[in-house]
Amino acid sequence: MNLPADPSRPPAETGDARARLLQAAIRLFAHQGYAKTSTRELAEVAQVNVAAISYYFGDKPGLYRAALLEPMDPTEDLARFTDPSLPLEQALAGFYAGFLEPLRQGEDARLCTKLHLREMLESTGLIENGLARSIQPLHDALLALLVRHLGLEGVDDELQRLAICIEGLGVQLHVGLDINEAIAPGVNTGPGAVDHWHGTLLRAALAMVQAEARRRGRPLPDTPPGSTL
Amino acid sequence: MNLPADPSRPPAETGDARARLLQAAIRLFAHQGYAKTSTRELAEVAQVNVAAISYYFGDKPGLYRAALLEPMDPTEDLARFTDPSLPLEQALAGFYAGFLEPLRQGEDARLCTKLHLREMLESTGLIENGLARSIQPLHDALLALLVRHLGLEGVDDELQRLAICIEGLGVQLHVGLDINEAIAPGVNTGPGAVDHWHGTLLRAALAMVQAEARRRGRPLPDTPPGSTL
DNA sequence: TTGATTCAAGCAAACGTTTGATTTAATCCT
DNA sequence: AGGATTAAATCAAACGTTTGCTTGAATCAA
Repeated sequence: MNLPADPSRPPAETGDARARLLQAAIRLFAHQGYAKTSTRELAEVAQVNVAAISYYFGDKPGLYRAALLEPMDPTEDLARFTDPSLPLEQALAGFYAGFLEPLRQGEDARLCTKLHLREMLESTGLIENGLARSIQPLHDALLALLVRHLGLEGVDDELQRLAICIEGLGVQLHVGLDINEAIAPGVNTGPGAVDHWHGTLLRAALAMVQAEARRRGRPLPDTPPGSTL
Repeated sequence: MNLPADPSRPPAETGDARARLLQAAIRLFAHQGYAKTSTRELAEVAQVNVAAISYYFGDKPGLYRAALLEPMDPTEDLARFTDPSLPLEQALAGFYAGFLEPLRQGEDARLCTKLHLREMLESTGLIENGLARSIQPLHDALLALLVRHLGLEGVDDELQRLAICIEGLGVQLHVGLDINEAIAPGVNTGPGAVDHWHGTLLRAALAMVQAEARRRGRPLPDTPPGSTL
């Protein structure tokens, strides 16, 4: 009877079979989805025996869970824009920085994001609604930011929609990575593409917030007329 | 030797086994994806024998292809906003109308959209890049619209990004249907929700376009200062 | 030796697909 | 009209393959 050291803890060091299995899982699950990826294919790509999956992660869903949750730190993204002393422009810039950083880093970080997006679409989640609960704080923080800078007393449906639009711009970058490249070649891959996108998203979000402020008859207190905009 | 009348043509009238199979395919493929949906489950939901799949559609990929392509009319969406005589606001309103109409209609139209979105994300397409080619004309038409109203001479990368942002707002509505409902309850389901969204998207897109016009030092010719905005 | 790890082999279950028989309904021929 | 003919449609059963997972022996390090 062989039991893994401890399947729940991401344990110290085991050869590197476990690590290679995890990376293969991220890569394959992200590229072709959960159901289309067989345990044999995972083992082959990871250069590992099939039994290693059940040995380290219990079963296939266990490996999926690990690939999805292990490289995740939700607090980091929050810290980038929740500081109340930040002006609107800086706060939104920080908000989008969280979306763009995975694009800056290697292929692996991008695949990780893709994996999370995939999970969002499949409500039949192996992972229940845990994903939604990891997004909720981000959404709430954005709402708080908007309430503060728009000088509102609370959250109404129109503010919810504005927040969803702002988030949507960031999401779209990842969701549409492949098709955007097919439809508008070079927009995502060229040099400095990420920086350009950061500027575009920031300007778009600012424009939306300012339009909403005008609509409510509450011009923004900060944002001097001629900023980076 | 029993051969279907003609598997390629969506043939005249056959009981309604074929139709029930198609609807079950849309429903199941949209909800749980291609790989997670078995032929037996499809047959059961459609109240049809398994053999009917190969009989009418050749094989499982054939049924998927049919579910994806049969209820599609790409020209209709284009006609809503390509008329050059439309002012910017009306054109954008027409553009987003194409995204929102499936939400107005029944569950089936929504599932159809979801199926297409799913296919967009999985580049490992049973359908090659046919999807991208059906989106390209929409993107090009939007680019032409923006070039016209911004008074530009051609398309540059920044305009591509603006177009992608505008499209992204519409896409986000469908991609995030479920999670948005979990994160901001009532925003998608309430009475008049679709109309509210139409207004929000339109205002957001207008704000983005106007910000871009200002950035380029080319204030918009139309759009009087105090329109619906 | 002992416990942790890797391995080839094999299990039952589910998969997509095919088969040959059966039913249904329209068409034909006297 | 009415039995014979035919093709379309449906069916239960089975095909061979692939799936996720387990087993018990082999290997390795301490």
